[in-house]
Amino acid sequence: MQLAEAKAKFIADWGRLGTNWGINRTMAQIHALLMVSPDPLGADDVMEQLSISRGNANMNLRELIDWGLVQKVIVPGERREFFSAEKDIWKVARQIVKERKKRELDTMLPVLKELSEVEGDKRDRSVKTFTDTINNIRKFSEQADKILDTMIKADEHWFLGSLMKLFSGKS
Amino acid sequence: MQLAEAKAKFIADWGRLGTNWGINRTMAQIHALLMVSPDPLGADDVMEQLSISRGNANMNLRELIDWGLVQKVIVPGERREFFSAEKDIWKVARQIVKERKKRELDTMLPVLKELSEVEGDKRDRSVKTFTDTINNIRKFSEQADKILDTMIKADEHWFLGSLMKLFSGKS
DNA sequence: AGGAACTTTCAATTTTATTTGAAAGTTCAG
DNA sequence: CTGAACTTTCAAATAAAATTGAAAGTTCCT
Repeated sequence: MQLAEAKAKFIADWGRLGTNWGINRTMAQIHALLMVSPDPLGADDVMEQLSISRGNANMNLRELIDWGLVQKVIVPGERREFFSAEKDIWKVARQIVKERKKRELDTMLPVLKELSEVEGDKRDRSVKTFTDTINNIRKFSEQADKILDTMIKADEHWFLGSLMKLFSGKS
Repeated sequence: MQLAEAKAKFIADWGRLGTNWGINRTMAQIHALLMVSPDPLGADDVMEQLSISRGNANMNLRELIDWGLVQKVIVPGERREFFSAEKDIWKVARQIVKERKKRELDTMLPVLKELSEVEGDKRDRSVKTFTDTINNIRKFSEQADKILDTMIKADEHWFLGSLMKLFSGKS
């Protein structure tokens, strides 16, 4: 396969993957494009290569910056802004985990606590089923919270290495 | 908070969460409703409680069954079908991981392999950046593949317990 | 200040995803 | 076999999300 074709396929697949994970297709595609670009690209490059409008490119680039996945790069002597993406997928994964945890898990935990304090007789089956389920989710979430915090701080070699070792040993 | 209100809030929040993860809102809401129901519900119950049409209820229930998150329950003496959801969130998480891995990671790996074999001179910066990025993603995905397989087979106590121990010790 | 180069915004439009509901299909008791 | 009870399908309608493009905003050079 030629490079151009391979790039196009990667961008399309990464975009499709994104939509399965609640990320808009264009945002994922811009991310893919920047990940495989040897040099930072300008908004015009992104617009042209993905056939999207200026407004769209601008909004999604801003969103990617907001997620910490893309950075503005200043090229001396150039008026316009350039953009480049982190290429180390471990750092990308960690950054995504960090942001999603902040946006989702951290906001969910207080809600679960509130829901677990529902009024009513615990001998009532409806109440019991509800609180049991919520508490189960809550406990699970609290454990996930700690594990993800560790992962966010961890170094790739240590983290994945430890996991692999752990899982091959079944200790 | 009263039970009815708490249930409504949980269903709404679980639905919102779902949309952030590429799962349609109604499907997540039906799942939430069944998780907090002490007894299996019929399609009519689901329709009424969530104010959705029969077709919608039917389709999303089927999808949930397809994901292995909901099961049909036969109630003796009743003509219609009832549905109940797994309430143990660890089992739910494992099932979701299993399905998403099958649908996404397992189909992505061969594509990454193909992309990593792109033609061209490796001294060409464009080619090098592309293959380096793809290989990095590929290596990461292969490790994730193994770790997720372990998780899918694992018992909650062993799995989360090991992780917690590992992360507190930093060994 | 004036204006070229570039970026941002957002109302209108387009695209995509979801939902409806009526018709067709199935099952089963009588 | 018949028809009531229930389930499934799917084309059309609706709702939600993404995209456009032109106008407004900003920056910076002269």
